[in-house]
Amino acid sequence: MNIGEVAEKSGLPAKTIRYYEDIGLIRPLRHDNGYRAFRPSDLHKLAFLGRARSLGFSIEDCRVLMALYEDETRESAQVKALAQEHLTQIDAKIAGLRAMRETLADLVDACHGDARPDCPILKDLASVVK
Amino acid sequence: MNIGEVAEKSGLPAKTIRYYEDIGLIRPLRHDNGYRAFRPSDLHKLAFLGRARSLGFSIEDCRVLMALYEDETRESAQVKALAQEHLTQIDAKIAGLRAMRETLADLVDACHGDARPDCPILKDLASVVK
DNA sequence: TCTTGAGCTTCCAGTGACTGGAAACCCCAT
DNA sequence: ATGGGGTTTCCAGTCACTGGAAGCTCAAGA
Repeated sequence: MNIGEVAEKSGLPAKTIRYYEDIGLIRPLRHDNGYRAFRPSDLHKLAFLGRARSLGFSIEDCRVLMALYEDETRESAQVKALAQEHLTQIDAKIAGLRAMRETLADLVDACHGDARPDCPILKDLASVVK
Repeated sequence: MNIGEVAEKSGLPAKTIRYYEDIGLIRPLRHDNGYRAFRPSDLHKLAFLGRARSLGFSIEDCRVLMALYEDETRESAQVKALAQEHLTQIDAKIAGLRAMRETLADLVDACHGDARPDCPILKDLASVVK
């Protein structure tokens, strides 16, 4: 398979696939003309990567997950620990965003949003120091 | 004021303050020795920026917000529109993270996390194609 | 006075995970 | 032979910093 076909099947942009090769996540073969020659296993890996990325795992996490996936002697506890850690970070991110959202929503509500210059949003931003 | 004092008072790292000067968000004066000479108004701007950044506004948004703040003829509707737009994006981000979180939490729950290699998390990641 | 150490300066490079674009090569159909 | 689409590499840019190196300045202590 050429990169275009793999891109379509995996749902990843060709650019991203080349990048994944650059950083060593996949190692497709090459045709005589220099084109990348993807095996079904490469496509499989890319799909795995795409799914893991869509769950928010970092590239380095993905590297570890792929290694675990390919390691028959893995312990599911290793995978679970990684996922649990990631889940914790997602929760932290959500909490941060929710706090932002609260404050911002209050400010937006408080702003009358008309032609006058008076604005509680700017007032808040300016109020932190003096 | 030198940069160290301003950093402490604004809560921003000195590196960040220099960066903000680089990109034209502030324009502190200079002492004869080359040190930056911050006026109270510079500190005020930095605090404004820090607060806006902490609410998740992009640097470009901050630029606009500062301009609006300094523009006596602004209309609060302009500020509100910007904040509203930002709020919408935060909501989208939260929704995305929550979806991730849901899926991931289910997978973590399903994984027994012991010494055996069998793992629903890896199974999910690998299941997208094929 | 000399030295030390902290604080300041600039500049360059790296982060994460791509993404855009340029120039050139390859293949297939007309 | 030509045209168009697919592919290649390489370089640069994104966003908002952050780290580090090399060198200058300043205030305090011996």
